[in-house]
Amino acid sequence: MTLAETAYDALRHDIVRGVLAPGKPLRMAQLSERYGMGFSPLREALNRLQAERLVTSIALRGFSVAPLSMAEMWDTINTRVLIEQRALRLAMAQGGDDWETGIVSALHSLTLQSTRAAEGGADEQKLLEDRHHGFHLALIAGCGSSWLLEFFQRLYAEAERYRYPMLQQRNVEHHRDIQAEHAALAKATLARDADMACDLLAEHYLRTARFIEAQMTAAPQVQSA
Amino acid sequence: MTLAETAYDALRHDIVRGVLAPGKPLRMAQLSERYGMGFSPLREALNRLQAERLVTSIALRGFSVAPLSMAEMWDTINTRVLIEQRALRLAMAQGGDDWETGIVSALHSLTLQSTRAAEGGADEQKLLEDRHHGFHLALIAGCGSSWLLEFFQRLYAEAERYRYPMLQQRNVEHHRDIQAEHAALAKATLARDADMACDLLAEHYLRTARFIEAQMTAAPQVQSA
DNA sequence: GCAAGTCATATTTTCGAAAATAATGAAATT
DNA sequence: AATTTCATTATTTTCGAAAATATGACTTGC
Repeated sequence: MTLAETAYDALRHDIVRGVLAPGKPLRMAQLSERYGMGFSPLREALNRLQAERLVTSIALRGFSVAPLSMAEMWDTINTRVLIEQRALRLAMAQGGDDWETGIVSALHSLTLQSTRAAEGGADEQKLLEDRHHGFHLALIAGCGSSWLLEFFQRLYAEAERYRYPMLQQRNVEHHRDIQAEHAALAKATLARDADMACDLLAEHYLRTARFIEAQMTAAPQVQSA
Repeated sequence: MTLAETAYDALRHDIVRGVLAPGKPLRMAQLSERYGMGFSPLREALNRLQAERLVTSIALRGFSVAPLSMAEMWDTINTRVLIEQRALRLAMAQGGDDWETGIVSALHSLTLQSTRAAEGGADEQKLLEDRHHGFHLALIAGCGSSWLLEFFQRLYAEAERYRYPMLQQRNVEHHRDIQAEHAALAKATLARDADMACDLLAEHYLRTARFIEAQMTAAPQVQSA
């Protein structure tokens, strides 16, 4: 892997997980020390991230982490539902054995990791996040549209930026059985009940969004600068 | 404007308009001479374009123009219809005076340029393309979703790659009154007839796609390199 | 006291060369 | 004859310094 790719992965991770706060200016000298490389690979990574809207830039004034806002969160969620509902319908219409198997196996490893992460540390939590991503990807992997899959990845990353502060608050009462939601979603999808699956998917995301909004309104960690 | 931005605009234009053929390898030394700058700004531009899928790259083997294929064209068109129908409905639900005025004025300048371009040269043709882009953007500008607008821009650029060979063939009989389609679309939109406008929009794009497919099947200019 | 200009410093942007890797082709081996 | 090995060349990738620009403190004039 080239240094530019390493920088891209590291920066993307640190932005999505909130290690680098929204709005924070990204100075070349700092980044160079932090990631142990020269300016060139860093600038390439930053340009890619800018195209993905995880980073903003102003000519001759450098880069900064893209800001967050409640309005943007709702736009992200709404667009996500649009994209994934379509992808889910396509996958249900076209998906074959490999697609079905992928869903079953992704749900299974998500469920396993879900119990493990309840007790475990940050590593187990991070693995749970990967499994969660894998499950939602598996649902639509059979859709056959590279555009829908790309947009899914973009919107998933953006949504994770909002969701991450929530994931760290263990003690908060969720009043949700998220694993049950995943299981029901997988069941409806495998039964090819398109309307049901789409409803469950939308509700799954909207619940999360409403919860985040409530938490943010109470103790705003998301700021536009 | 920085050199990197200049390189981005120039490369993007040359790829979208087919000046740089699909699949063509983009060698740094060539690009450096062609655009009159060093490697650094070029690499930044190429990384941005790679994130937009107009360029592909393999580590240590450089960049090349992203290939085209009929399957990708249909995916682009279908996704475009999904995105723009949603955006159009949102715009019709929320759009205010500025949005309406924007449509009227965009349609007007498109109509003017349409007659002018029929006789004029490449410059007039290029201006017509800009007006066409401006009209379709104006229709959905009031949607209030930055994600939908970004995806619109991405898909518009990709679709133009397929449409451009068609635009250069003057003598081909289209059997279409494209200006009438635009006028009807604007009329339905301004009347806030959402179902009608969405149908007209989809039909507008599908006609073009079918036409391109017919031409390509007859004399394939689109190849996966 | 305050605005406008000026200089020193900090930062981004770009270049040109060096380092690292891939591609090519000739010689050696099976 | 086909395959492998090795050196040569071509190309990408990265670095470190130079150029260009922004930032902030300081002075000057009002």
